[in-house]
Amino acid sequence: MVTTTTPIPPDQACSVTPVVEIIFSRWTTPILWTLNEYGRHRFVELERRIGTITPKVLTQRLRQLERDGLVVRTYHPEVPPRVEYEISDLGRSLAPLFAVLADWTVNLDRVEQARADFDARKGAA
Amino acid sequence: MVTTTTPIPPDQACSVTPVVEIIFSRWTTPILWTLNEYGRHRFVELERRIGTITPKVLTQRLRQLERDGLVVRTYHPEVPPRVEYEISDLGRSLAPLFAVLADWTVNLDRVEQARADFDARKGAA
DNA sequence: TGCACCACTTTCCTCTAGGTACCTACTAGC
DNA sequence: GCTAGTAGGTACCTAGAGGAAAGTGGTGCA
Repeated sequence: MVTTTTPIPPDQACSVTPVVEIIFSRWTTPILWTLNEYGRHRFVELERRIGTITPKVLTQRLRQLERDGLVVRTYHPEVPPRVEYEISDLGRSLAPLFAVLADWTVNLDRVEQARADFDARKGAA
Repeated sequence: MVTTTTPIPPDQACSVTPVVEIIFSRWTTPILWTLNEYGRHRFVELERRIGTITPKVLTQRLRQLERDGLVVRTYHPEVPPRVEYEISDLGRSLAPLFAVLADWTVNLDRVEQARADFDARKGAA
């Protein structure tokens, strides 16, 4: 319970939000996870592995992650051109986070169950 | 490096994506974090604490989290009506995850630095 | 001659999440 | 009679993210 007298900082209600925006914005999770789990990838390799991502969005997200220092881009001026993406040291520091997330997947069944129960209650009512 | 012969499951490229979608979709993080950190809240208390969220979206997200079994809603048929939201046992199991996220906030400086470096390189080029 | 390859870029278009604003029922208080 | 407070619901609208498809440039290969 919150007392109304508590001064609440307006835009800093949740201290972890900035981290979440960097790491868990759309498409960044599978990219980071893939690079962390399977190492260096070329552009088309990432594209094929993630499957449904379009090259435009993949480029956008890789630039963003490179700018944030989570991914390292290496350009080889060959013909045809070759570019390799790998996770940075900073990106590697996310490993414990991914580990905790992976652990939590055991609870997905409980989420499924909760959804079924909720829908059944609403359907009955 | 990935060999092209490796069979890649098309939509299951990243095993943690389902978890991320449940927990880190837009607005759900501050809601879960607040309820986990500060306990039970009424609707307006959440609204005021999070600050910029609109009642419509807050309702949507609370319903979704209730359906997923992460939040428990208690309705008191008084006048005026009173509704309380608190985190469920399942939601409480996210605590280690939030702890790791909070730890990682120390790296936000490095992200800032990386962005500054990146922008400086691009500006020079 | 023309297609394929790679790593994008550009243009156009769609779709939907989220914002704005207003509405509900009920009562207490002025 | 009018307002405020509570917990939302509903209709409408817009901005922006993201998808689809085609282009680019230099070379190797048929």
